[in-house]
Amino acid sequence: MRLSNLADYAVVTMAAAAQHCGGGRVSASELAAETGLPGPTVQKVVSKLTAASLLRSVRGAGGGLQLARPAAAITLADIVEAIEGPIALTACVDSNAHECGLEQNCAVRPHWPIVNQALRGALADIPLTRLAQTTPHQELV
Amino acid sequence: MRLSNLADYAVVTMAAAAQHCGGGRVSASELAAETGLPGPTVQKVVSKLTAASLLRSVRGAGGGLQLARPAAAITLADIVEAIEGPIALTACVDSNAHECGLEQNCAVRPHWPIVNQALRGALADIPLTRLAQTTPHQELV
DNA sequence: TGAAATTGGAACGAATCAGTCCAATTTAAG
DNA sequence: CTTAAATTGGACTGATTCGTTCCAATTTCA
Repeated sequence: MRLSNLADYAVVTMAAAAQHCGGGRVSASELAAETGLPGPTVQKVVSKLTAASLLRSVRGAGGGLQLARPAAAITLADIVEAIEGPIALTACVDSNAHECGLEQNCAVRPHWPIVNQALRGALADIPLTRLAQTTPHQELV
Repeated sequence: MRLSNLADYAVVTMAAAAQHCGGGRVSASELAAETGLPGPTVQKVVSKLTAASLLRSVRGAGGGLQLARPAAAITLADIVEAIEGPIALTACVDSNAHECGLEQNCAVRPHWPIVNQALRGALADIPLTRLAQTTPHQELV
């Protein structure tokens, strides 16, 4: 019921990368310095984000990372699924993972897709643009 | 992002216990036989459910378990929180768990309570009565 | 052509979770 | 009143997954 730390870090990293959208490429170590996360951890996060086609990487000297899509077209659900795979609260919801053994007798099973969709909808409603902008709450502190 | 197996088993166990609401007490081994779950696992689940005041236990010969409240007053959120503790997707949402270290710089943090409430609301909308009734989907199969 | 900078993947350690077992308590019967 | 059986409650062990770190392959600029 808790998000993995990697997924949490991925959201923070993507929010930091979105602020460099117009400025071209950003290195992973620079993102680590801005977010305050450990360097190697950011490396692992950007690897998965690149594999999920959320970031575009350019190797070599002067290379770096940049968003593969506009920030408005990336949602929280995309980032979470990039790290943790498909959103599925239980095993029986996860498409073809029949490892429960008592699915036909399970009275609860028909209700899980409803809860699952409610969760995914809540995540898909928040685009990256809302996370990238610095909230007014911080300037007051 | 996935529910723990114990929480999943707890929901199934509570649904089975709700069907014995009028019939008095039910033993844990009997619930295991009805649900098809391993006996020791059900024992561990009912222990936590009893500690959370969702089940009432009567020890001794002829004893057993029964719902502490009416089935309509128990929701999915109650059962999940009984096993996994408070529902919190990230550490910074969990009341007083300041282990992140970059909370004041985190632009994402103000948005997590919104997602968290959406998830909890989806779980709290499903009472145990809807899970206990045998769904028509099963008779058709 | 050489060297520096960066990403990508692989390996190690730790923590939480799932599962199992045994002991303490209590009621019913003899 | 004593004995015995049945049940819950808590503690232990093993395993899977997650988090972290390090090293090698690739590419561009000077």
